[in-house]
Amino acid sequence: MEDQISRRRSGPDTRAAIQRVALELFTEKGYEATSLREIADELGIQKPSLYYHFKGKEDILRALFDERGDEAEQLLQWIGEQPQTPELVGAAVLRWVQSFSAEKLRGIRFLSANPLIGRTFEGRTNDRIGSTLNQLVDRLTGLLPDQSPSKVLQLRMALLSINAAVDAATQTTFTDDEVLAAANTVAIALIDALL
Amino acid sequence: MEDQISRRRSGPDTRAAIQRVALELFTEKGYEATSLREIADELGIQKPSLYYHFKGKEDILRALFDERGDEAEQLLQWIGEQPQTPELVGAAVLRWVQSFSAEKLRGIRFLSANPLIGRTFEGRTNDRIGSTLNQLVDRLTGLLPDQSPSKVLQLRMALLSINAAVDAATQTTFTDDEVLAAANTVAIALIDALL
DNA sequence: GTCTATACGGTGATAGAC
DNA sequence: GTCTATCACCGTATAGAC
Repeated sequence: MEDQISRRRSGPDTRAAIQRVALELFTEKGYEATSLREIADELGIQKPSLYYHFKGKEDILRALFDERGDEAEQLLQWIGEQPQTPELVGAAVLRWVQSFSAEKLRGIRFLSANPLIGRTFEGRTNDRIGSTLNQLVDRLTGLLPDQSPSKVLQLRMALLSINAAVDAATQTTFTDDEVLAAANTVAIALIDALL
Repeated sequence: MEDQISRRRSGPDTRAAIQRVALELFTEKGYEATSLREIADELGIQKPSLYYHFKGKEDILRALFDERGDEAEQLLQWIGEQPQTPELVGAAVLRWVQSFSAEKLRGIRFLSANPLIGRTFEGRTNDRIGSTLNQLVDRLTGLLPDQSPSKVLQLRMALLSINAAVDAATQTTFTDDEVLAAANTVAIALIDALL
């Protein structure tokens, strides 16, 4: 329960509110196209107030990335503990896809709207976005009976089926659950074709 | 064969050269993050010279869009001429996917790097990017035995398998042919799961 | 066609009062 | 913590000489 003391503007935790609004706008209009003034306006505060909570625009972005979970690391560890068979590929991909809840779709949508941000960011932050995906692919590739480029790329696509589903559903009225279900179905179909 | 008369700077057709460089940079760094100065520098000309060939930055973008082919319209027409059976769905999707050559992947990569550009542009130009895809989906949806949201979304994903393949292959060393082959394989797998 | 010079607005960012 | 005032800079865009 939150206390009821009078609060105007952004609320009890301004920092979290900034992140929330920033994620929204970055997803809607893109990181570059979103100005700090717009973020401040949306919160009903002045632009310089943002600088009390964050060092700058890029720092807001970094905070967004740092907030991210580390499902990929956990999955990597889990894979290591399993018997290393070709069947593990399908199991791991499904585990990955199903680790995304409706809540986590917001992160995917942000990344989908800003595909270049991750690359620019690489090295500067704990880059755990793309590089762990690559580790994941590498580990699973080793288990594939056929490791031809075509198959490896299909494996990547299977892992990215959530992203593909989100992309396919943009500007439509599909619900989050429908998106997740489609991603799951597609992942299964791709794994079947893979083995 | 091109003639050998001496040409400095941007070459015989500056307008085309500007478009070429712009497409490159927009794809690499994103439309918003690319400045006209960078485009001019790359061509070895001065920034205001661009304004002789284009009305402004957005006009360069528009020219890029207008250059695009109209495979979607052609496909729509072709669909109308065929017997309207469920099997037509798979045939149409494959036709669509296979209409993309290595050459056309550049356009896909640009759109992949700038996913929000199309939406912002909508209405202002001959928006033939996303809206014809929707028409395509609508037409094909009518042929599906099961028209549940999940199936419709899977149909969208099948049509977007080229985009998904391009996304999955970014920052890797896959060749264009491998990307196209993977898109084709994935499209087939998704159609199989669809019918 | 391409240049130099410049206008003008908006951006991220800082200083310092309250 | 949030504000007002202000900064330097860089963006797109224009005028006019060559």
